[in-house]
Amino acid sequence: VITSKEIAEICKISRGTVDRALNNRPGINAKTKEYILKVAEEMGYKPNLVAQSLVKGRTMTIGVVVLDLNNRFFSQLLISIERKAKESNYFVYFTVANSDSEEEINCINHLVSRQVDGIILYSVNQGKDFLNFLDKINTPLISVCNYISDDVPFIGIDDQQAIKEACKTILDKGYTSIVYVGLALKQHHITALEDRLMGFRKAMQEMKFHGEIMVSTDITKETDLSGLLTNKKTAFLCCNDEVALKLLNVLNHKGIQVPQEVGIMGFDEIDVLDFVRPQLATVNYPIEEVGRQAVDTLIKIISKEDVPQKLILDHKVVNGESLQ
Amino acid sequence: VITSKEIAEICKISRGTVDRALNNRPGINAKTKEYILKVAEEMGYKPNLVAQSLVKGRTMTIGVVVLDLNNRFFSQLLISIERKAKESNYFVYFTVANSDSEEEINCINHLVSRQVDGIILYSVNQGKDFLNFLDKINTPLISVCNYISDDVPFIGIDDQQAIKEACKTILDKGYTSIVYVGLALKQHHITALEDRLMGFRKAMQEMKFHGEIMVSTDITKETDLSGLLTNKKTAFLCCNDEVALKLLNVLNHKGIQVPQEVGIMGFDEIDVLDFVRPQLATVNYPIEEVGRQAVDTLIKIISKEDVPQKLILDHKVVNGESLQ
DNA sequence: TTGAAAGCGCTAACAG
DNA sequence: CTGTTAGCGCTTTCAA
Repeated sequence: VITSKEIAEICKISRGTVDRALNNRPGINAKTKEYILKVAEEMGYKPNLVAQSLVKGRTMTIGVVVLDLNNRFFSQLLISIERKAKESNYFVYFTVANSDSEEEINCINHLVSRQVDGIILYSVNQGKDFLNFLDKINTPLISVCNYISDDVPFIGIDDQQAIKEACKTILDKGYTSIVYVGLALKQHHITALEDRLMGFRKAMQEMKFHGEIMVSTDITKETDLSGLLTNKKTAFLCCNDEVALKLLNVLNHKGIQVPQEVGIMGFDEIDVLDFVRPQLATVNYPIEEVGRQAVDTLIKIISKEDVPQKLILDHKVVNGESLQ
Repeated sequence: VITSKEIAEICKISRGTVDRALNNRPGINAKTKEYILKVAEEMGYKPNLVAQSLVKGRTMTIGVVVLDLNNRFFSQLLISIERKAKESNYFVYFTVANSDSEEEINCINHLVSRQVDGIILYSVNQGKDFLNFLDKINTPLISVCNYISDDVPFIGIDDQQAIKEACKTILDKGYTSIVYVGLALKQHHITALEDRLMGFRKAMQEMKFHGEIMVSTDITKETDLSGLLTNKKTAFLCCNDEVALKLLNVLNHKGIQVPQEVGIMGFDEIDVLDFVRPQLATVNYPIEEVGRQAVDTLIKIISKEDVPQKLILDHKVVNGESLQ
């Protein structure tokens, strides 16, 4: 471990000049530079990015806070963020809030203490206090997938519209009963999920159709699938793929055939659907692009460039064998 | 954004005393301390961890390098590492090497530049040059799942033994033909996968059985499933679940029934298997524990404590419907 | 119990 | 073209 100061001593030259050589800055004799670089190379010099961060006032680091990494959705998001960040010479600190609002605050505070240049947030917190808090941390921030407020830049899709289209797809297939399967966290609200539920309500209203709604914290514990009792042609519209897959397991367990007896539809199109049969009908969420755009936009905010407050990306209904 | 220096100015007191208050160190008057803390609280003081890192010579950060985050295996590993690290007050920098040996070197170098206190590595590189390199970076390091050398602490399982047991399970079920389905990276070797293949070879030898071996870079492009041509009762033993799931899709596509026509077995027991039918027979890899132990051990190394060079955790064959 | 000073490794501004 | 100096925010001696 050698420092630039030591290189200066070895070369019997000033630290300023060493810095000029090491960082390719002008105002240095070609030969001196060459010599310094040679010594640096030989000694295996690596710049200390911590010191550099301190003096430059930026760390070239982006912090990411996600709810929970068990849902494949977040892994995919993280992959995309990491890749794009690396392309832009940023590094990623990631933290998991475990769907807990206090832990989320801790995560954010810690990221701020670590002087990240910006934060990408998929948040469970909401409300005025939270907005105040976000304001005070004084760090560029962008919310993804989960809308917080008009004051916080957002990247995601139009969840309500997407659910409406999903409903239409289901009804177009001739289903005469439709059950929305929502997910509730114990204490918190996830705007995206609320929007999807709201979208369902609105869709039903607009289409003058009566839809059932079933919201639980864990679908696998929901033994009473009352929607099934009717002899109508029923489809379950799930708030996300994770829930849909769990429901599929429950139905499987009960010996209820999909799609022969009931239909099922998910949301997000997470990558593991590739391996699930019957192929799940779902709605494509442009996860990759959200990640890329989030990094891109965040970096623009960091550089004080103007960015749109809201970026709504395209979604797309995806057909699958789970609906017939 | 207020600094401890500014707090000192506001309180009209020296920086040393402020430090004592903020960090709960002895040698300070209770009232002075109370006052300083009150001011700090009011001003929303947050310590600058970058400065702290610089002066303390440690960042409380662990760097993680993984091959590829698309395989669910690595997500699970990462989740576990993040959780355990957080418990121990460490933060995680993660980087993806994209199964590329040069990129892996870059990732490691970058982590070192960022002064991580230690590195957890699932590496594609091997050999003397690489070991030399690892030696020179002068940073505590631990390898997980993928053995590098006796000089680098390792945490994982006994892949060879596990594969042997898998073979035994298959043969015990009366299969008369067994095809090992391996995965090859374009340019690199993954010790874990090599070990599994070697384990298969040895098992066949010991059991005096002739096993077929099929190694490809992408099983979905392998159209010639020659192992099927026999009229024996055939099972595919895959080097990991990812490959097994892809193979399952291929078989599905060809209209070949699992397990009625052929059997299939995976390796790792990644979490998405929950959603796959038929339930895949596999070998449980204690991913969570690997992550936890890796963090634990790494922190011990960082604190100059003695640790075992090799930690071999238990695996377990898991039955499933994909074998009959 | 408190203050003053030096320094972590690097950069930036200015002077020579 | 090169050297000097000051300073990023914090910790850690050593004196007072």
